Amino acid sequence: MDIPKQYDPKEAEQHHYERWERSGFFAPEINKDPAAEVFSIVIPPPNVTGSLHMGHALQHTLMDVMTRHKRMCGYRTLWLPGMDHAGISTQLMVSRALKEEGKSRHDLGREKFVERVWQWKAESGGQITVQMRREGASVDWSREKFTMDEDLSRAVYEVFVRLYEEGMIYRGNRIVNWCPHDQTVLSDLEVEKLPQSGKLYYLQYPIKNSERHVTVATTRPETMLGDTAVAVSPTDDRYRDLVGETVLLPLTNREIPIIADEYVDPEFGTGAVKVTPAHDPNDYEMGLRHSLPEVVVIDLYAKMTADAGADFAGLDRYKAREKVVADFESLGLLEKVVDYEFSISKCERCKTVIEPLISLQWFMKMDQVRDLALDLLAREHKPRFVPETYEKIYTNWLENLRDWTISRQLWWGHQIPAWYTPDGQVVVARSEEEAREKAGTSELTRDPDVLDTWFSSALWPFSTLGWPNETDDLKTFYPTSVLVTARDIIFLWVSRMVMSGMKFMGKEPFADVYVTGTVLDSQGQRMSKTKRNGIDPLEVFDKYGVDATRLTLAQIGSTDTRWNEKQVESYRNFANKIWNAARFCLLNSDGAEVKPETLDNASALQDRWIVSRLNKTARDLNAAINAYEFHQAVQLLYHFFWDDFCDWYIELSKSDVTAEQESAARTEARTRLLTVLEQALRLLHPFMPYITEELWQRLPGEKHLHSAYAGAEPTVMLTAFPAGNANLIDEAAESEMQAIIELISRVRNIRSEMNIKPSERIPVIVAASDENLRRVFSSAREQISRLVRASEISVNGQVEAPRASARAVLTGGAEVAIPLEGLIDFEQERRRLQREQEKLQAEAKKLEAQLENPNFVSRAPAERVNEVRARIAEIAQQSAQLQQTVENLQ
RNA sequence: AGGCACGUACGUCAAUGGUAGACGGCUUCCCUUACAAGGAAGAGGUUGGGGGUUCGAGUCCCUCCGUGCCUACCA
Repeated sequence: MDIPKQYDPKEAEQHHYERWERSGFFAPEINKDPAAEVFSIVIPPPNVTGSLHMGHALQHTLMDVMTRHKRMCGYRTLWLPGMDHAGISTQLMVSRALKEEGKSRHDLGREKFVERVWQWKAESGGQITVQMRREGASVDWSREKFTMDEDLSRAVYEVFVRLYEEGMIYRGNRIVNWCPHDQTVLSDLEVEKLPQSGKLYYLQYPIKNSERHVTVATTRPETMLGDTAVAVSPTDDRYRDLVGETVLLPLTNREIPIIADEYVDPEFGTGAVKVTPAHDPNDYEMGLRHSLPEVVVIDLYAKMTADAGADFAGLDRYKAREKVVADFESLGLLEKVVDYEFSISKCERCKTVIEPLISLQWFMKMDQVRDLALDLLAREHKPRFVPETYEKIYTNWLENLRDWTISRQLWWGHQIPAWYTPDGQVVVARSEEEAREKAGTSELTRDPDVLDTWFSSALWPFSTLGWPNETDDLKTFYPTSVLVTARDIIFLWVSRMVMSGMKFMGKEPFADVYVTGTVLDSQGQRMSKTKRNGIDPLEVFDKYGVDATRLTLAQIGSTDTRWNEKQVESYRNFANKIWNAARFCLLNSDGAEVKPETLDNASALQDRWIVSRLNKTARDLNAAINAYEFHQAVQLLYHFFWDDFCDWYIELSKSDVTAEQESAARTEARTRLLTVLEQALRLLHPFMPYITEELWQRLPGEKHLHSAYAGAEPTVMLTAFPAGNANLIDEAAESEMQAIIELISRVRNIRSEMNIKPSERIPVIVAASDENLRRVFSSAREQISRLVRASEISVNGQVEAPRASARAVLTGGAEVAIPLEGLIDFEQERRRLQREQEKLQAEAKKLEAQLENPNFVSRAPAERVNEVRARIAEIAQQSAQLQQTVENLQ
């Protein structure tokens, strides 16, 4: 058999995925057990324009670990993939391409443009689905969905119509966030606030029939052209007499009132605020309270309107600002200008400064669905957030929820199913046909707007399963088991899925929400396209392999972590270790094959021990994965495989396994080794799908699949995940092995400290007063001898060693001595033993102090107190032995 | 401005209130026939500072310092 010394991940990553997918292993139908429990996850649909980044890789790894684990446990599993049409980004991307041809979307017209977007999607959309295959994601591609698919669109319209009929969706004029670049309205969540250093301008407004003036402060002087009032605090004595007076608004011929409103903070600025209802959300609210007129002075393109006055009409908002300031200065009404830090709202996508504008839009009332979500949490504590701290954030946001602006002035997306009759009547329907019927006329104009992308994603957990039809999938897989996502879309997406799930399914969309951490760059900065500090997962895959990258990501779990390539490298080394361990097993496998039953009746200590370790690891691993403790899971696997299996089990079995002479004992040892390896590969599989499949395929023997997958093609991904059989956990074997490991370690320690060359063989004298311990050491004599490179080993009741020996005291009253005639430096040996003595005494001192505290003895659990007592006794005994040893040196 | 996290070895991170660990790095030795991407043995910590609760605190409470993130209408 020809197996290279180094593991080549690319080789293994090449063929397995294609076979897994082709053989239908990812689809729930592979499970033939009608009574199987169900496990389902819907993927957070990546943007159709997107490509894989570290955040995806992290989420996908965790989802895949859970899915593969549950599948191997016999669950009917579905991990449903899909993509989001991503309204604005996609439209922008295609518009940009058009621009290169010298065209705009308006040149094409709506219909042609949308066709063009579909064409783009067919040709170059969905890069990420190719990249997900590379990750090894075991999603069911046969159920892949896209938010603009016909069936998902049907769900969108159904929801819209139902909500409209219930009065939860309405159309109205309200102040909204407008992006002058993208020419669309944005929800509050699509706006980002950035700190900005700017200026605060103090403008003087003359008061009618008076010599006085009132000074207002503003960061946006150009909006003064649209002022319709000046507001002061009702509690502000400075302005009390001015309330009700009239201001002569400079640069315009308008007169506006001075009003009193609670909103005004007398402490800030001058205590007087200019009110521009058409261009500021707070002023808008104030305007409503005081029935102020709304004077629109800025248009959709952020240029001044005719109402701004002839001098300003057509000017860009920033030019207008300069001119207003200059005009005030020449009128002597500019009191002062000071530097000022404030935050500015920008479009999340194009970074253009948002213009708050009054505009006719569609909105969704959130009160009712918000209460459904809050009730679900209060009554059933669902969804359960992991880590649970996110529950507070989620609740807090829900409690402060406002109406959702759902219309967007785009062409790419679900066009709002509302039609207008010639006389301005609104008809909302599932289709144009239904609209005609309702309206009683065919002269209808459809609303040109589309819905916010998140409107369709909010339905994802049930729209993807066939809703509004009552499909089998919907019945089987809803509610889903867990949602895995990054924290930045808890509001945008998670909460909205809960609300719509409760509203339309009457059940929560998922039981748990697992919020992943953020992968930061080495400086602790968030990775972002604009900063260009992102690490491309595909490059990491190429360099270290997918499996090593997955282990790194899995252990990150929900912690924010700085990206550390060294960690990946160490897991690459781990993969290589697995490879070479398997290589050893296979190179010594003649005449043997995997036989699971050989693990149930092991008799030799090392066999009982590894079986015990295997089952304990499996037990703990299952618990860790089920509790979303991925870091713990990775640690368990790493140490079981490397420490227990490679460092000890292989080494202890080596002489049996590599015996030149064929024998029943050799075959048996080889069989056990292969069988333990096969079990270990199963444990590793959810985390490292490629290397485990590659090696598993090479193992000889008839390897059984989980009974739910009987008849399927052989693959490690459909074997039974080891459950961790309590009957095979053997504490006696573990503690006996521990004694052997301790003995070997102490001898090696002596060798190292005494600078004994590795090639030099030394006699080893072991003594134990305990008969069982003597038996344990004796029967492992050959293995111990090999691992410490001993020339001879004796095991007795008492130490009978020459004075010139290095010694160590072991647990359980055992001792080891190494005669070192001529090699030993007595002074050095005494110091070495003295150091050990000091360590023991320090520990004993601490423990004794505890016992001397009467409160500890009376209040701490008895079990704990006994542990301390036992440990003190153990130390006392070892210490006495050490003392004796030191004295013998004199 | 409020809210929420976080601060542990040189680095990245673990640790149901019960003797502070892992991996990498570092030091010494070894190409011992699975693996030098390896083996063996080590060094390295007043858990950001201070106070409190407790028999016992990295963990719970208060406070200060530092760092992130989220939310917010301060013109």
